[in-house]
Amino acid sequence: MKESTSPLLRKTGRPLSFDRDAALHQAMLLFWRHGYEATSLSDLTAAMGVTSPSIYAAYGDKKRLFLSAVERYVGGPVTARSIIDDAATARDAAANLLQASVIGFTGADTPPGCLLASSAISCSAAAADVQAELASIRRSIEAHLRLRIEHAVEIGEMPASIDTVALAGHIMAVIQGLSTLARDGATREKLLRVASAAMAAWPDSSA
Amino acid sequence: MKESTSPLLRKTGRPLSFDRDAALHQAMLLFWRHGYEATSLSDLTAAMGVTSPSIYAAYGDKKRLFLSAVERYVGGPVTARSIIDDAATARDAAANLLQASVIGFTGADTPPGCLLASSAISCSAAAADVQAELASIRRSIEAHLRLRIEHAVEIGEMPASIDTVALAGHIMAVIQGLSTLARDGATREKLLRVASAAMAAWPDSSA
DNA sequence: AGTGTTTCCTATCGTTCGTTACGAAACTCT
DNA sequence: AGAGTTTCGTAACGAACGATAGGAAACACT
Repeated sequence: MKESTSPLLRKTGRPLSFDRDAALHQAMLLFWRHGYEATSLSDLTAAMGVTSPSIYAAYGDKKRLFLSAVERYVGGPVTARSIIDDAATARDAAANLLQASVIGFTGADTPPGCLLASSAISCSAAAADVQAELASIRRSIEAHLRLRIEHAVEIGEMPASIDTVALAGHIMAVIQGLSTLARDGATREKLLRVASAAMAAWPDSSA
Repeated sequence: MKESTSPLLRKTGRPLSFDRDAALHQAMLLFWRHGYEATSLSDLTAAMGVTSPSIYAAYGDKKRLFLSAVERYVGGPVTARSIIDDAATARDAAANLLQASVIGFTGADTPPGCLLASSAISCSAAAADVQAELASIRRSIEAHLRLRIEHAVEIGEMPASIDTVALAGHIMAVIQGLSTLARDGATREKLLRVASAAMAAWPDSSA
C-alpha cells in the first residue's frame, strides 16, 4: 500500500529526467498539426525528446496521451465556456467567441486551425471513441452558447422569435469553418473580416 | 505500339470481371466516411470486392485511387461551380450552395458531411500533397463564389461597400462547419435552419 | 489446337505501426 | 555500504500497413 504522500515531492526512486508538462505541450502541437491517428509514436518521441517506454510510463498509451493533450488544449485560463459566461450580452458572447477563435487559429507559434476541429474529424473505426469524445466537447460548447442565447431571450435582451438552435449552430459552424480556412492558409486579418461578416447574421435586438 | 482502338470495346485479353465504376463508388464512400489515410487497403478490398493487385492494376496506387474518388465526388452533374453560375443572383448562389451542401451532407445512403471537408483535414507529412489538392479545390470554389459576388457588385446588384472576400469566406466557412455539424449528428432539418440563419448575414441590396 | 494478350488471385515483400520485457541507472532511506 | 524504489534506455514483439512478383485463367485471333 502507498502512503498518502504529496505527489509533488517524491521521496524515493530515480528522479524524473524530463519535464512532463513541456513534453505534453510538444505532443499537443504535433496532434494539433497532424491529427490523432496521423501522428505516430516515433513522431512523438522525436518531438518530445523521450523514448516510447517513458511516454507509456508517464501518460499511458497513445489514446490517453492524446486525451491529455486535448485537456491541455481546452484547459487554458480562458475557455469557450468562460468567454460565453463573461460576455455582457449574447451577441458579445458570439462575437468574442469568434474573435478568440480567429486569434487561437492563427497563432505564430502554434499550428493553424483548431485542434478540436481538425485532429479527429475522420478516422478509422479503432479511433471512434476519440472522435466521439471531441464531438462531445464541440456539442457541449454549442449547447452552452445556445443556453446563453436562450437566457438572453428570457431576459428580453433578444426577441423571442429567433431560432436559438440555428443561431448557436451558425456560430459553431463558422468556428469550425474558420479552422479549415486557417489551415488552407488564410491570414488572421482575413479571418477577422470573415468573423465580422458572420456576425452580420446576428438578429437585431429590436424585433 | 498500340493501335488507337476504342477503349470501350476491347478486342483481346481476359475480360474485366468487376465494374470499375461501381468499385470506385464503394471506395469513394469509404474515403468519405473514414478519410484518406485512415482507410486501409484491406478496408478497400473488402468494400470493393476486389483483391489489392486488381486495385493497383485498375486505378494505380492508393493516392491515385483517392484522387479518382475525389474526381467522382466533385464531378457529378451538378457541381459547386454550376450552382454558382446558374443562380440568378449572387445571393441565390450563396443560398443554393448552402442548401445543396446540407442536402449532400445528410444523404440517406452516403456518409454524413463533406468528403472535401473531412477526408484530408489532418494527415501525415506523407499525404501533404493530397491535403494540398483538396485545399486547392476548396479555394477554387471560394474564389469562384467571390468572383460571382464581385460581378454582382459591378452590375449594381449589390452595394460596392461590401467586403467580397469576407462574404465569400463566410459562406465557405459555414459550408465546412455544416459538414462537421452533420458528422456530429445534426439532422438535415437543423442544418437547413443553420443555413438559413447564415444567410441572414447577407447584406441588404439597398445600401 | 495453339499463340498472344490482358486480367485475375495467391502469396509475399519490406516497412512501420503501437506496445512492452527487461535490465541498468539514479535517487532515498536504513 | 547496502537495500528498496522508481525511471531510464535498449531491444524486440506481433500485427497491420502499402505495394508487388509471378503464374494461372479467360478471352480473341490464327
